[in-house]
Amino acid sequence: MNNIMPKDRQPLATPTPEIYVDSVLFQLIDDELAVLLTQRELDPYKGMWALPGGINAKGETTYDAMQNVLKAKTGIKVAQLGFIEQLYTFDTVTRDPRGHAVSVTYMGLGRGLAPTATPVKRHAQFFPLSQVPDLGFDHNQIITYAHDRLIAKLSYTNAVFALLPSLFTLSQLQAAYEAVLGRTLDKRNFRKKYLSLNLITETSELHMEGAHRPARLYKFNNSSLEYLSRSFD
Amino acid sequence: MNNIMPKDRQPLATPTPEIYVDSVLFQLIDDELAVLLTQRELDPYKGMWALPGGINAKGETTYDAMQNVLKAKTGIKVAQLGFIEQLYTFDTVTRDPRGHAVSVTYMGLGRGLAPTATPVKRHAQFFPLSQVPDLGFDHNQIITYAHDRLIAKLSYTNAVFALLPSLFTLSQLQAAYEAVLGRTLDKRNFRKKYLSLNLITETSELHMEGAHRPARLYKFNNSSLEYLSRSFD
DNA sequence: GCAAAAGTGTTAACTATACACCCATGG
DNA sequence: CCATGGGTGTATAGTTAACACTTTTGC
Repeated sequence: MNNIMPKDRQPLATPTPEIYVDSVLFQLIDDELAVLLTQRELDPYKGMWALPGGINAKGETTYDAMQNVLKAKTGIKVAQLGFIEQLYTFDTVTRDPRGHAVSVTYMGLGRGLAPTATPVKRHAQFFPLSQVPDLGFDHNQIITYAHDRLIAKLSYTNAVFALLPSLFTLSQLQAAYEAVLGRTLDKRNFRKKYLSLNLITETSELHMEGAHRPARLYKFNNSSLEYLSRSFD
Repeated sequence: MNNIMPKDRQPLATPTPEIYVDSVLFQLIDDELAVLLTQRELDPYKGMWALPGGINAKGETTYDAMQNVLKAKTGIKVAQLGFIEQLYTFDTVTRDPRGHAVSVTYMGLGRGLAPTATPVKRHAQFFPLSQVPDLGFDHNQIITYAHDRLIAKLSYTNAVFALLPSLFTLSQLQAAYEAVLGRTLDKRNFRKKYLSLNLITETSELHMEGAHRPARLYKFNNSSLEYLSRSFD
């Protein structure tokens, strides 16, 4: 298999860097965007929190590896997520004390996700973005990158569906946008504009909760990624 | 170095896939978008055209590897380009007859690029998008992906600067947009809108050419990537 | 009846779109 | 003087942004 590769630069048995996968999973907790972290059991950065990640074995696609690693380290299955996509590939040559590796990262969205103890038995827990500690590797920067991508994605797709239950109120929808964007939006303008995009449909159901007027429940027309006719915010 | 990696999945000496880099370089040729291809000298796909690519040696970042491979296979230096960014990372496990590899791809823009014969001595040549042949691997799809990214990029950044000379006419600017988008634009609306973005400044120079009124020359305020205040087209 | 969140409309400013003719030059 | 590409304005429709009060419920 290696007979077609130029050997002049690296005559070693493993001439290319190791491949890892890391995932940035977001969900809303109390109207705040939260990210899934695991506590490292081994050096480097033993005991510190980091993004759930692991090695990409030969024969696995990066997507397969991401699924396997997430399941093993957090108990979360990709099928539980509303959305996941490849984010970026980071070089770790200068930052990773282990040596030369490349990290293919994924960004995913879900709701009601509960990481569990697993065979590999690492601690795994969602942290609100405002409470993310200093992480191993340059994972803080990767989270910032993922958050920026998410903000952009919400402006030109219906990706927000993946953060919400299948039936939701317009206030919940607006709160999801506000949590991701980190700023408040005008209620009347938000509703007018979002309804004009024809992404959601009113249902006959009401959401009764608390000592106030019940709210109309809506649903998304598509629960797969759709591009908006005009961009939002 | 490997002592911290779980060995249970792959006990081989090279447990992760090989890493390759491939580049999609665009420039304008006769007001048409063209992409740089090289002719393969080795199997697989010997003799076919493909994106310039090669192995990512351990110790090189993917960016370094991309620079080295481009220089070696086409004679083009990344410093000659106006813009380059990572595009996407493709799994090749199912499509690559060589076995399991992962390809980190880059997308770049330039002007006046002339690939040359090099020590590695592969044919390298720009093909107008309409004349790209069937390529090895799934490189046709990668070009389509890069083209889509470029269309998006032109709508929210000033990336078009990288396709133009430092002094250019509004007609050249419009032609660049039209070449990338694949459709014509209204001249008056294009000029009005582009000027309102405050990305370019009129110079005192005129472009005299042909039997017609000379054209005013403009320049970009920044020759690095800038995000637009409102999106274009 | 009161506290809490749901729901609703109008106006003004801005942006996008459609569209046709005159200008300056070289040959 | 003619062929060629450069350069310009207006009117309409659509979109965005700012802004405050009434409704329905549980307690």
